[in-house]
Amino acid sequence: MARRSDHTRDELYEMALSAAREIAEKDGLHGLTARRIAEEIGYSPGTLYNVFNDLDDLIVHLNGTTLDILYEAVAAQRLDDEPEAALRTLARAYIRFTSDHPNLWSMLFETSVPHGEQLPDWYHEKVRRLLGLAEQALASLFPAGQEEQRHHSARVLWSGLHGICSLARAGALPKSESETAMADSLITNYLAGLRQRRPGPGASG
Amino acid sequence: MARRSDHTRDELYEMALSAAREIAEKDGLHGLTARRIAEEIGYSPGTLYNVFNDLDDLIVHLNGTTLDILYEAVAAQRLDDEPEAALRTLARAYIRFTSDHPNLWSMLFETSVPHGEQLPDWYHEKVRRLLGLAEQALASLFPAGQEEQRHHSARVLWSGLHGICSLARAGALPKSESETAMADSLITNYLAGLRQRRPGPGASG
DNA sequence: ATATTTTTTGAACGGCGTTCAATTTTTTTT
DNA sequence: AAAAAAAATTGAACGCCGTTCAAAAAATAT
Repeated sequence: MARRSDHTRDELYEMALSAAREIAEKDGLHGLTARRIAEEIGYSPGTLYNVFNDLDDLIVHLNGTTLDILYEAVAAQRLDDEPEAALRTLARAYIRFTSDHPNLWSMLFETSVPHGEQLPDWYHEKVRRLLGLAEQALASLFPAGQEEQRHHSARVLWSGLHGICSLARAGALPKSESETAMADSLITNYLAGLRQRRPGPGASG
Repeated sequence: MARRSDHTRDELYEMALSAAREIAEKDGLHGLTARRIAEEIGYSPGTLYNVFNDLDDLIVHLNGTTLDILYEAVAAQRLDDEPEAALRTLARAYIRFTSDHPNLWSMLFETSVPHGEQLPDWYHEKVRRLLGLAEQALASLFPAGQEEQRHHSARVLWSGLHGICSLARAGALPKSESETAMADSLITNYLAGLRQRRPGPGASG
């Protein structure tokens, strides 16, 4: 048994992640096993270990592609110049993604980061890129020189949105409460607080 | 082999959860196995299935006790009458808990709720009780008759706090950003927005 | 052609959740 | 006291799992 050269290493990588994505979309992290991925792509389980360190490594890479398509979905929105409207649009796109791909989105956070270990740099970069969208939307609220405060506010808003979706998906919130309404409330009131503290140039100027 | 009557069913329940908690605190969800719990309490794995439906059921009960001690930790705080100060105190106690018991806290959200299934009523009640603390802290900001808006705001703030801690623990945020600072920002600005929309009676009146 | 390198395999290891017939103890009935 | 019924506990067994690795085979280099 051996080198079939049916596929290059890169092709194997793509095939494995693609199969893993299909399985995960359908059956969640629970159904995602090395044996099943291998069977799906017509290779033996051992072959996966030539391409990935282990299953956790594969999942991190899969999560990376999830961050990519999440970014595409959110970045595709036409944004108003006014921060509050722009952030609401971003939040809606984000919420729609969590609803369209619940299992992929959950997997982003279900992986328990081993104590002391780190996610790879390219992963953090993908997260930063997402945060960048919120930072852009906030731009007109912060004068030049306050980039750090702007990034901080973007992180707070993004974390809050994440928490809303996380608790909603975990069933820890009453169904009556829609994620969209909660996100709108978060954005409206947080931004009102920001404007009050720092009247700034405003969106209309 | 059989009825040893060394322990009642209730004692077995307590022993199993206690052992499970120790294992989970040390090694997280990953290290929590039925066989290990059984060994720890000196019974065979099968015995656990007389007390719990399955391991997921055991984990839900363990999470229930985690919600209890989380509630105790947060409810023990002496709260200022002023909502912002009170909420900051609550948030600090919550953050301290996530830091003191990272594995127990993570387990509250790592369990993927099976599609269509529900968490038991007593579980939701424990969540409601926690939310009630935030609702109390918000009391002076909402006149009588606006209970629904108050509950809504409490849920938004609590979700936001959860998101901050969740992303921080997942390593998805730069370490420079402290959870406490983000929570303070969330609370300050969100409350400023609330006060602005609804000047209300205020805390000093 | 021969030797070397690389890729792939599949069996094997130890562990997992869960089930269940068999067994033993307790309880109830006679 | 004896027999019957009920309850609880076991441990082996099933079918999974992630992962490893010597062996084998194909590709490449000599």
